[in-house]
Amino acid sequence: MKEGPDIALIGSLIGDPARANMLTALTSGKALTATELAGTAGITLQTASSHLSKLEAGGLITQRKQGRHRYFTLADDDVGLMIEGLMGFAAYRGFTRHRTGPKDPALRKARVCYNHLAGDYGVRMLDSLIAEEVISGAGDKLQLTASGAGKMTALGIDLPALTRSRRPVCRTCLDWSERRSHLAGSLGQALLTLFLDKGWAKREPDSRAVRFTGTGEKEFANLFPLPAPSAIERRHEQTVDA
Amino acid sequence: MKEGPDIALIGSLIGDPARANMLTALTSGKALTATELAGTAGITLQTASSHLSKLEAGGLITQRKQGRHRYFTLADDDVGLMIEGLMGFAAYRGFTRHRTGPKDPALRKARVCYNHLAGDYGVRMLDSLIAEEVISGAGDKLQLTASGAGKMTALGIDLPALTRSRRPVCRTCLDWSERRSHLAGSLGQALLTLFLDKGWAKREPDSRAVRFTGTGEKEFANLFPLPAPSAIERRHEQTVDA
DNA sequence: TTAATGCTTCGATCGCGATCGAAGTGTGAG
DNA sequence: CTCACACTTCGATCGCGATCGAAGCATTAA
Repeated sequence: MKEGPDIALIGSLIGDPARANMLTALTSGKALTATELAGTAGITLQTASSHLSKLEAGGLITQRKQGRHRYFTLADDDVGLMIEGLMGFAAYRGFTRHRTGPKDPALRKARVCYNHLAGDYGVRMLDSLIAEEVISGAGDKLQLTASGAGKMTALGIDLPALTRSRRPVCRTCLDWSERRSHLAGSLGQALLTLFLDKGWAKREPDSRAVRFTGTGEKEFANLFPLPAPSAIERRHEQTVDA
Repeated sequence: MKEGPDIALIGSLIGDPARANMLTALTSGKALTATELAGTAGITLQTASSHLSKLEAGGLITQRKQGRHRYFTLADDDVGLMIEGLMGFAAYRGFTRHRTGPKDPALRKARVCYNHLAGDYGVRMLDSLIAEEVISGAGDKLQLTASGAGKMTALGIDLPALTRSRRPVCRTCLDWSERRSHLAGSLGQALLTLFLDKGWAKREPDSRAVRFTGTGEKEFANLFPLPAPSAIERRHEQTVDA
């Protein structure tokens, strides 16, 4: 009755629709102001402020003062991963609010998951990275290989900067639309930033969706080729059941 | 504001302390009656009944009538995995109710996670299975190898029966005490059952803790040897940060 | 300085849901 | 059949928290 961690606290924080909306909006990775969050949640500024202070007290978000604005973000990767995990569970159960709107296909194809790429493209990328032995790993332990480190550096990624931070470089994140893992961690973040910087992909405004340009599609397919058919078959087996 | 799955519904279900207590109790994998659950949650039978019907309507639990009792269990593996995930998040944040009681070390060493083995022993087992190439996998895709299938059958596990079901045979589950993956899925369940059947381990009453016997410790160490030192080093790197 | 914007705090309202007593239903025991 | 037990349903209470209006505080602009 009293052993173990307290789930109820976190559950109650997420349990309120207004707060859930705010958290979902923040999962886009953008820093949002209190006014913006109040808008997306459909509540007044006062109530939003109350909710935000509770979320902050619960350690789910942090605020950054900048001028007369206050920008709110998720506290760290873990919060994003947890929320994405809950969304996956909810989606699988069919708990969707406004059943699969028009933007949904775009979200399933490619979207931002806090700070890295998710959706079909995110899953395909991790599959390819593992098949090409850029990343090795079993279970949830992912690791950049020596040859992989070279490839990433060649792409223009500053690996020393990534390893200098205290955050893990490679990490798995469960994708709620694909129900498979994609790449999170500082490398996942760096890769998404790369795509955006090179102009291969652009973020849709006011959405988590990511739209790849024509050349972006080509470059992506070139950089992350699909695994061999045998691996695809195995993948299919895994996806069918579950 | 209205795209994506509804996490608030699930959050509110978990957000009530009484319900959270019930769910935590059910994570032990045991089927419990309404009266037992009311006891662990510290509420009367009437309120417990109300909570239980809500949890069932939310798809988190199912009931099975047997005589004049009604046995409640978690709906499926997914629910257990999600709750275990939340517990991991909460534990990492230091959200514990009655801070780390005496039973805690036992729980960290070996415990039941819905229907499979978790804790230090669970993580070590998966590490060993992968090192011994009984299971291959990258990311969250785990697969039994041909040689591994032989070993498991030799242990007395009825593999055809496992594959016949619609459930995945191998699956990862994030361990909240170790913050690493251990083995879930029907194979994970079968292995735990094996340990208990052979008398290598026993369940503590009214707890999730699993206590290994002397011979059980030996057999376990023999069956699941620790990976080579190099792998241990790598593991340490992964554990330190995160 | 004054005015405007962004946000927090205070105070009051109000509704939903958690809780329990009491009565009702169903099952097994004697 | 009668009684005991397990549980559900009904009904009423009651408190917490979500909500918003109004005022207060901070920062920037003019």
